[in-house]
Amino acid sequence: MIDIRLLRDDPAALRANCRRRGCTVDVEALYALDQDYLRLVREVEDLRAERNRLSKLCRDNPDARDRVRDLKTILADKERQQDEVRSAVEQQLAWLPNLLAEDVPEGTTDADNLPLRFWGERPAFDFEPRDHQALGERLGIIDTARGAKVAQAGFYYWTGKGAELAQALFFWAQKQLVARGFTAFMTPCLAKERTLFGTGYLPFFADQTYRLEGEDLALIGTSEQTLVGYHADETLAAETLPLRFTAFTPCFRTEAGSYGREARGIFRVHQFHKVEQIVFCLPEDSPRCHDECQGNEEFLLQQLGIPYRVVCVCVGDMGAPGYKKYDIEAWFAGYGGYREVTSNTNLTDFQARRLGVRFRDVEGRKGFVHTISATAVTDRVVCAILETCQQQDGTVIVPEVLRPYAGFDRIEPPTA
RNA sequence: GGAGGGGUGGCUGAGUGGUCUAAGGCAGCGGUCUUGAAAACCGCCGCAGGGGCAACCCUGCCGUGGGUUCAAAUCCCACCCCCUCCGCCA
Repeated sequence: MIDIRLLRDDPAALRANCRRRGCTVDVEALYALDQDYLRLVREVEDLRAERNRLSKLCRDNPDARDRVRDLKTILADKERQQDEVRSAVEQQLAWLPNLLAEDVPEGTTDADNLPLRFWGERPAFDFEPRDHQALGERLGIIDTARGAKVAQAGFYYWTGKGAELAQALFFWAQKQLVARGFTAFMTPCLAKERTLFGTGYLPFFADQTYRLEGEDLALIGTSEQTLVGYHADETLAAETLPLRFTAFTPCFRTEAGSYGREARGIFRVHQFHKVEQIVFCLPEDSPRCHDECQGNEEFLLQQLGIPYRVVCVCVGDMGAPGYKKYDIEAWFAGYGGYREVTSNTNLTDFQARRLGVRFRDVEGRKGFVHTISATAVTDRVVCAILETCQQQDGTVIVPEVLRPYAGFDRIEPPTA
């Protein structure tokens, strides 16, 4: 949520931001509506003040009682108007995107994202590398057919050493984050609408959400929702910031409208698994914390030996809540290109304002915290490991750092 | 799922229709005293919104939402949450 004072003080700047981000809210009309609202607030409050004043005389003054009774009718009407206008303003306000960092590149799709740096040597194979789907089938560790049988197309199983490798990766990654000051969480995997709204997933990504019929609950699309929501309606002591949280959860997305896109393999699915990084910090610290999370993401991939590039996500490819976003695209040898494996967003106070996450320091300074939401690793990283670490004979060598967690150093095709 | 009890400021806890402008206590902040600290004493001590250059003024908030009333923390209804016991259960 944008600070409504921005609308009141500088609607032109707000309109420019909306135009740049492709937001269709009519800022001029919203400004006028908000002015109506402010006028109604003053009228209602004046009427209430009058009512309260008269009310004190009522005990021994029957005339005052009659006058207050009349006032009530007028007041009720004004209050109704005020409610209507307020909810109309709020509804449109909820659709306004966050401001943008100055260095966010222009552009409309992921093709316009700005590459910032490359890391690692792409593996040089003297054979035709397989993609993760081919490897997964050959090694018997990814089962999409049974995922579709049991659940639906877009669900899958990790089996055998695939499941063990995935679990090793997630456990290892979380250990690395804990060593870097993060607190580990296991969170609910369902959340109520307010939490999804507060984290900016509603209304913007409503069609991505699995809702439970008859309940105010939906499957989480990411633990960002439950981790940021954790401190909703709380005031955090500035000296405890930044708070660094990590969780490992499944993530559920309907992927409505993306059928057929990236359909091969398990790159785009209805359920995946993610170790997340969340930071709550003071406003002035969010660029630094954003970079810190970026450093963590890159550290993990470097330890795994996966080549990647970092891109600064362009205006058109960034969600409305984001202020600035980096993606990491890992090299997928079998696919033959860079593909997104993590993303890291500075949301500034967009979520904190919606959820009421405030800070207060010892001097009495108050405000909304900033939040950073960053991936650590997901199943996609397991896929990148498969494609990067494959051998000519179809086996996959487990990255060294995962071996103590996996308990084996290679995955081989079944012999039988 | 059944029965009962309860939700009041950072915490504790009084308050059953009208100076509630929410008592008292604890914690916190400032001060007096002290070499320093403690104790004692004095004062301050919620959040949000609106108006004003400002001092300040107004409005709302006692789990949430409705209702009754000139007037609700207090009465009525619904819902949410917590606790205790019983049942079921990974």
